[in-house]
Amino acid sequence: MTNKISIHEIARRSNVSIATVSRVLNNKGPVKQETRDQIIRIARELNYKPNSTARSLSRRKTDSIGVILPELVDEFFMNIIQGIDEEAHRYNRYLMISSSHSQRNDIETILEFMSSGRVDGVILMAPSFNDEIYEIIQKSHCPVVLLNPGTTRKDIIGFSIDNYNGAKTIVSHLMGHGYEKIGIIRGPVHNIDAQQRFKGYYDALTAGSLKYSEAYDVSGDFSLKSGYYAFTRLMSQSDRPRAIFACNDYMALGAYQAARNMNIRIPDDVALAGFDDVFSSGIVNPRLTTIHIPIIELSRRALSYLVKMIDGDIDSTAPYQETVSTGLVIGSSCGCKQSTAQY
Amino acid sequence: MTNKISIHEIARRSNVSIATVSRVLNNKGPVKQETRDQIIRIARELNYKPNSTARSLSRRKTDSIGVILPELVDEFFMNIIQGIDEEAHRYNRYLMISSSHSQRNDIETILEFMSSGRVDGVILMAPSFNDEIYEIIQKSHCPVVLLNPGTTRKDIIGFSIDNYNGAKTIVSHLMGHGYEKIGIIRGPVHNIDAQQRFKGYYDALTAGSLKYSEAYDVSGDFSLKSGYYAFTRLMSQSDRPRAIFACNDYMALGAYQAARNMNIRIPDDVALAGFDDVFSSGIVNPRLTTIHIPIIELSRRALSYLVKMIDGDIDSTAPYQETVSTGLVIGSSCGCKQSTAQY
DNA sequence: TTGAAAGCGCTAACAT
DNA sequence: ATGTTAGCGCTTTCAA
Repeated sequence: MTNKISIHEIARRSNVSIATVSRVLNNKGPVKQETRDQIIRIARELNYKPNSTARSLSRRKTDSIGVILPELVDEFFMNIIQGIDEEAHRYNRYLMISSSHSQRNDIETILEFMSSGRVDGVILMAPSFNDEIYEIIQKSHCPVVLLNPGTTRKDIIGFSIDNYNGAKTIVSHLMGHGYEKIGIIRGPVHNIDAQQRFKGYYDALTAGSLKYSEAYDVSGDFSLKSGYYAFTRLMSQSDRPRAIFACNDYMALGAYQAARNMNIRIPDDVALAGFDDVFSSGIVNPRLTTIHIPIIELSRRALSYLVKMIDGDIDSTAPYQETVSTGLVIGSSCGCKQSTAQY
Repeated sequence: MTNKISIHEIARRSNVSIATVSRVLNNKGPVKQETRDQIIRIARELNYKPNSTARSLSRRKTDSIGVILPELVDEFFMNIIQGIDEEAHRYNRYLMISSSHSQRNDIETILEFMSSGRVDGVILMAPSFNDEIYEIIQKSHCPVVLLNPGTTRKDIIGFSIDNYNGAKTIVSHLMGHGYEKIGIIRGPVHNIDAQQRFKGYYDALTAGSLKYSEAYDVSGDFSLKSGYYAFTRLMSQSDRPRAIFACNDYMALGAYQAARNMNIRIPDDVALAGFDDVFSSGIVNPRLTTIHIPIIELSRRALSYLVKMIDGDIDSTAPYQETVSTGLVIGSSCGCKQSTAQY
């Protein structure tokens, strides 16, 4: 990996000291134009590239940012990486990406990233943010930004999705169709996103003076399969719901399959809505009505904020929370004739 | 980012030299058990983490690997990252990921990664691998492994997909249904994957003594939309094909939408097959018959090979090519009753 | 405008 | 078994 030619070589050939070469290379401090030109020319001739490791050691800055994502691999992470990558590029930062292969390792990875000086800061997406992780972050004195932290703590720096209003919006939309029996397929019990979405559902119902019914409330775990079974359960009752809000798209897609199996038509027999706006939701027929999450935007903002923390433009110790709002994507699974989404 | 406490501090508190501390920390060279224990204890007490930058500089090894992916963001990259990440974790390497935001920057990124000493090696996925990139790699003296290089050069180190046989297999499968008029929706003209898939299609036809017909050969660009239009074009002829092989799943999915529009039933009116086995292909109805690419496996192997090059276990200068074979995923879009894929 | 020199924190000969 | 020392390649005071 080592570069054969170093700053010394450039200095030797230019008949100057390494200090001068360094000045030229970093555009820092005064250097006679003539000397500068010569150094630049020679460096170019020799195809000189500064060794970034040495540079990092000396400057105490790596220009890299650690990104820790949960184990689960899905469409989201792609978008997250995309958003972060775009912004990192803008700021000339490099990205060290690691998906935490297990909860245990999760914490180790954070520790390693933060305390080994391998990165200048960390973007952490920990679905199960807890006190232990909080402590680690506090102690590390390393800038950390949380992506959609599953916590209600206010003493953190985090960027989140407005699950509550998203859910409220989409359930209200279903209510707008006149449906009164609206069921829900929940997400994992301890998942904050899922909890917030449920709350949005609940509040939308009551705000519209509909009654919440336990019979229409079934659990899921965000997986396709769980959506399949949940739908089956919901629709096996004699008093079926007229519409269903699945707390994420994958479960809604599972519901499509169950519906096909049971010969239930969407939206004629039962309307369906999801959350996340994954690619497949635009593929299925009828198109799924769902909530779009501006995840790329969220990631961009998170990275941008982190960079400012690193550069000292923002106080790293001050808590900060930002929430991005979601958008309603109208398909025809809810009963709408006109879809706002186009293929 | 700097760690407050260094090896010197540990040495001071343990009343030994930094050399001894280093020995203990790296488990290298003889150290009295007693001394060792004490040093470890103190290091732990102080929560000491070695500075990896300094370590890299001294060892001339960063333990990080650069991963350069094309601009395009899709399901593939997720899987690639997943495969690479898993394997990197096994080898205790870190991943610097960068998607090349443009062709120009692509090359710059490669250069930067390879010659700045930021990484020990690079996994490069360059859809448009060309001589310029080849030259850069050669000159860099940095281990580079190509992921699915779009080239037929034999003087490279690359891991590829067996597009040819995959296409041949799936087209043969269509032929097994008795279809004789089999159309194709091609991929981008200059894309090697697409070219190889076309060749597989062509050879399957002729091997089965079917005639290739230009009327059944339409172009696409791997996008959903292009599949939509290509399908429409194919099926607007009076002498329609009885089956269509789309060179990737996205185009096949576009075909589904066009079919719905034209009131054409799949597979009753026309059978359909794709390539890639993306998530959505398992969602649509009928399930798409397609070719599964073991991309995670491919990525794992690529990374593993790269690590061995870096560690000197494999000659980095020797060309090496590996091809992973694909698998047929039977849905019902081809006319099969029984699907091999389960939801 | 330039150079000498002291680090940055660690590894690895070489000595003892 | 342990310590001394010379780097790794670069940045950055401080002098000149």
